[in-house]
Amino acid sequence: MSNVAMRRVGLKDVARAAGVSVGTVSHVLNHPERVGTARREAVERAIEELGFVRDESARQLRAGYSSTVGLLLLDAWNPAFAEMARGVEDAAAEAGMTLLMSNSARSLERERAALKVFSEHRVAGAVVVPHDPRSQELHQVRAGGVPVVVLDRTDPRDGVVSVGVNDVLGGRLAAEHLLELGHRRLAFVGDPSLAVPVQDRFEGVRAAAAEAGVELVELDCPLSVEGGRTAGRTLAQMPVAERPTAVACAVDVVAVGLLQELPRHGVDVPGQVSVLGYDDIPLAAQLAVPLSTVARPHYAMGTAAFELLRAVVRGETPAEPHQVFAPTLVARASSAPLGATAGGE
Amino acid sequence: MSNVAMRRVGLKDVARAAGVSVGTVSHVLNHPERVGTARREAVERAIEELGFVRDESARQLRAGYSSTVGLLLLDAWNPAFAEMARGVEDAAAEAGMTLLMSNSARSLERERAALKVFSEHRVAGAVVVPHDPRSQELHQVRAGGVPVVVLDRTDPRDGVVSVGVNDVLGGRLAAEHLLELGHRRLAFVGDPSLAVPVQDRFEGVRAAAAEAGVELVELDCPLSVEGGRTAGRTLAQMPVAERPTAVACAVDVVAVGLLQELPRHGVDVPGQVSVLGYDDIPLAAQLAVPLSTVARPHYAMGTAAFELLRAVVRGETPAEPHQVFAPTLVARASSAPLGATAGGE
DNA sequence: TTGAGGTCTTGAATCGTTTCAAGCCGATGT
DNA sequence: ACATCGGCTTGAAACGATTCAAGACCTCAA
Repeated sequence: MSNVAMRRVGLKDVARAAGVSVGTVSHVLNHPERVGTARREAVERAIEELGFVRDESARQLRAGYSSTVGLLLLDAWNPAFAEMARGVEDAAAEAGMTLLMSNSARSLERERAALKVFSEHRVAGAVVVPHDPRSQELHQVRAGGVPVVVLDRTDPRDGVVSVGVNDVLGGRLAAEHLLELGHRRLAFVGDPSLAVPVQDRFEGVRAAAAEAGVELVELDCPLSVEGGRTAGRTLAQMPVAERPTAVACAVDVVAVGLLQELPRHGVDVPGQVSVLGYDDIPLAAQLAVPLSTVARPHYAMGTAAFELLRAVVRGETPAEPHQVFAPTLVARASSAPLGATAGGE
Repeated sequence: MSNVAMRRVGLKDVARAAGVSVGTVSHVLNHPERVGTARREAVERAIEELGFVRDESARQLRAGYSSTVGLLLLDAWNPAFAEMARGVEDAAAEAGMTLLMSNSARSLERERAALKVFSEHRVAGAVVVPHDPRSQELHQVRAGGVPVVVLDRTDPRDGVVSVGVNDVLGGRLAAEHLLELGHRRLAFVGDPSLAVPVQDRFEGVRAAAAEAGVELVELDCPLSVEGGRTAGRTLAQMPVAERPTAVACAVDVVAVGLLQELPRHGVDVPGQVSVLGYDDIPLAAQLAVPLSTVARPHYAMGTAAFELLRAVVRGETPAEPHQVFAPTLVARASSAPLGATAGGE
């Protein structure tokens, strides 16, 4: 009790205290129904008194399975990913499994390290938002026997199970919304080369614009508030006659930057420029000018990914290995018909 | 290679392939310098070819120590906590340790479960944002041999090591700022009974108000945007003569709710009511009316907690077991001198 | 009374590593 | 040529649980 350097209590100690064998104690822990009431209670009392805590390493080593699952995110602190993580987390908690969460912070090295940790810990499976869904590491993990569900990225080719969003459709929704409002000079702000989903959104926007025979400028910037700000300055400095009257952003955070910088340079939103985000992060509705955006069901994607993983872990091959959610348009105040306050000079 | 049900490769297989004993392979993994060059390379080649991955459970069981640390948050998706988590995470990554992250979601049951997982995994230590710093569970974990650093909560009494913020001072800063602006009817919005730090803030505000001989109303609401909204409605409906001209919020998110609801009911911010937040979440600066607030160094708190934990794990007793950061006032647009646009009916 | 058929218990083997003491081997010093 | 020494290797004993086959005990029916 008082001795600091006291050895940890193990099954053996409990067994001795309760006057039974170690096998019995183990059974109380794992198959209580197989043990007689009297002894079971004696064992439970001993566990309580000695403060015994089962050693998970030993358990796992012998039993050969674990109820820990890995979750690897790209950007844990990005609100959209945080929401997905919450979905995975809640689903895991409900299933009584523990989550080993990691964050690659968009660094390949950290991604590699995290995947290695997952396999070393022999996790039952992992939900991964990878840099590149066909990366070598990812496949090594799968070859190493760890089932993987890819989140927010799709690759129909190989046997990977995945949960994603039809971002091409999302891009199209965004563009069509702006076109319906009468806009004829559009811009896409973001950097398609940064990630496949962003590329898809761009693709959708581009296709819709092309079909409508409308001009589209691409303005590259980092996917951050800061990036949005610089893009905003660029936009503000364009001659009004050439300036797009509506922009679709790759992600909401970029739109936030735009919304900060445009008014500061005398460009009214949505009077002179309509701004559309992508993701529908919680903050979007709470901005000075509530942001029109394309919503993705992040939380549901998280729970779906976990459920899919559970199935794969159980050895089932899901009927629908590539679950694709549909995005929806949420019109708020940052987008308006062309010419509402127009020209505005 | 192709056989799905192939047994995992272990040390033994590597040893056989490389023509050495298992002891040697283990040495290559843990003390490469003790092994001759020729064999070391043979072993490394075999590891590579067979795709061997060390089993962490077995390693930990035998070696008796782990390089995993636990992190238990109250509210992972609250921006302030997310920022702390980022600090802990980066520090851990830098130290080459892995993080077992959990989220109690303000549920005692989940907190208990997470702590149990930590002890079962025999983590080297844990950083915990507890519900109640003197809770039974927390002490059981410590008694079980897991060193704990308490984050964002302080209890000078027992031997717990902790990192916190002087929130009494923070509350005082908030109140004094509002007093300096000439306000004489203050309100505190939030619920001091919900958490110790909130209680401290309230204490600070109350003390400063009392010293100035100024009236202070306490308005309780949940610590969420929604809570802030309801509080905003209550406030808006008060007769102007009685209504506080300045409110200090328990946390930024409540202020966000206020900022949404007050203007909607014709109450101008900061014209008729000044609003002060607490935390300085990233969003604070980006609101329609940039939020004046009391900033806390969340990221630094996270890294500090981890460093403290490392020391404790090494067996050192930190010279300064209770690290207390100082909050600072950040004046933005949501607070203004009394009567700037005043009366304003 | 005995045998069959349960239900509970138990002891021992086992999981894949680390680590320690002991062995081997070639080189060095005398 | 012998003793000694130091660097590499090795085999075997843990680590703390789970599990399985086998034993103990009890009850009930014949």
